[in-house]
Amino acid sequence: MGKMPNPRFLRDEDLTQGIEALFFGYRGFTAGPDLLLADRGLGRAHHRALHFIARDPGLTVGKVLDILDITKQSLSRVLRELMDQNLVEQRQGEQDRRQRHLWLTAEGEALIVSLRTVQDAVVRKAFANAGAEAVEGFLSVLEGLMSPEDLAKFSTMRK
Amino acid sequence: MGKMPNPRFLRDEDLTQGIEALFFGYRGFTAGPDLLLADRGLGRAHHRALHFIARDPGLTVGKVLDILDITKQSLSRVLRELMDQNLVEQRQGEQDRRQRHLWLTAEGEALIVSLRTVQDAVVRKAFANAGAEAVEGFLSVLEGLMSPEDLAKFSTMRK
DNA sequence: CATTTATGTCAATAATGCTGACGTATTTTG
DNA sequence: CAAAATACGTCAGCATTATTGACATAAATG
Repeated sequence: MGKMPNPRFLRDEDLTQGIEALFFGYRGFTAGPDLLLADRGLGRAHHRALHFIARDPGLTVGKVLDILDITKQSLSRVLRELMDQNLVEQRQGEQDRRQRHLWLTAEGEALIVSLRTVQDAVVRKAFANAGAEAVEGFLSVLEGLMSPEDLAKFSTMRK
Repeated sequence: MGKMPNPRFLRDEDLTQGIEALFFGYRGFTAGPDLLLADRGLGRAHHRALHFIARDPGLTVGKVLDILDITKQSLSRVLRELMDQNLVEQRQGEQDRRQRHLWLTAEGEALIVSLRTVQDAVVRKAFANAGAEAVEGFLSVLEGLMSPEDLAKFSTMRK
């Protein structure tokens, strides 16, 4: 298994290769869900909101704003569309009644499951073919690409 | 360095982690160039076109369409803006005079150099911190995420 | 000469984001 | 308790990037 690492490392070509791999890889990663979403007139922004609501049910609007790092006007439109389609619902906070907690409806759960099924298939295949060690490398490089703020968010989520 | 791979592999949490790492990592990867581009009223689409023209000077419009996989109407607008800003120029094909070959102007070269400087710094740091072996894993996972068509394009470019 | 290819363009539309301004309900603070 | 801060929503306008469909031109090909 003794993989021979690149003899000369961090050459311009290595960086170019990394940049292009990210471009093409990210495209492959989003292609499947995009098709499913388009059927309902939704896009990637809706997918992201659904993902984070599914992963941490009951999180507040402010929390989603922090994670997605978009303006509240943008998120507001996305949430309204999700609520209009009965995929997401809001509940007023009990402790702090200014807050709005977000939950998936049964329909929203069903949609995120089908999105995950499509996306998981792609990621699972890529992970399985590359192997556990490669996945470790994949993750550590991506962590290095993140802004400090996003790395903090990402790390916190794993707990 | 005998890294202990994950004992249970390909669990749902592993996939979730991969999905979120890509989301945050890709954002960190594009943030720097986006700022530079915004100064000139350009966006990520212009960056992508500049990148592939810089990497293979003289390539045709059709080739760029194939790589970026967008409609010619979209590319047409992007190229027009780049030409209006004197960053790219077209030359009619000598062999096949229907073709338009794309080249960076001196100004375009200067812009792509500064974009690369910003982006390379991020990628170089991530690669250096993660190590050569991690980079191999990073690339192999991304290749697994690509569609077969994109993987073919990606592989061809390395030759 | 008819067809295909490479490219460009016009018009309309959609998804995603932005800034600025304003409003309301609620909590916190001095 | 009054003032300030916070959490959220919304209206209006605009920009970027993408789409589809239709049509046009020049050049190569069979």
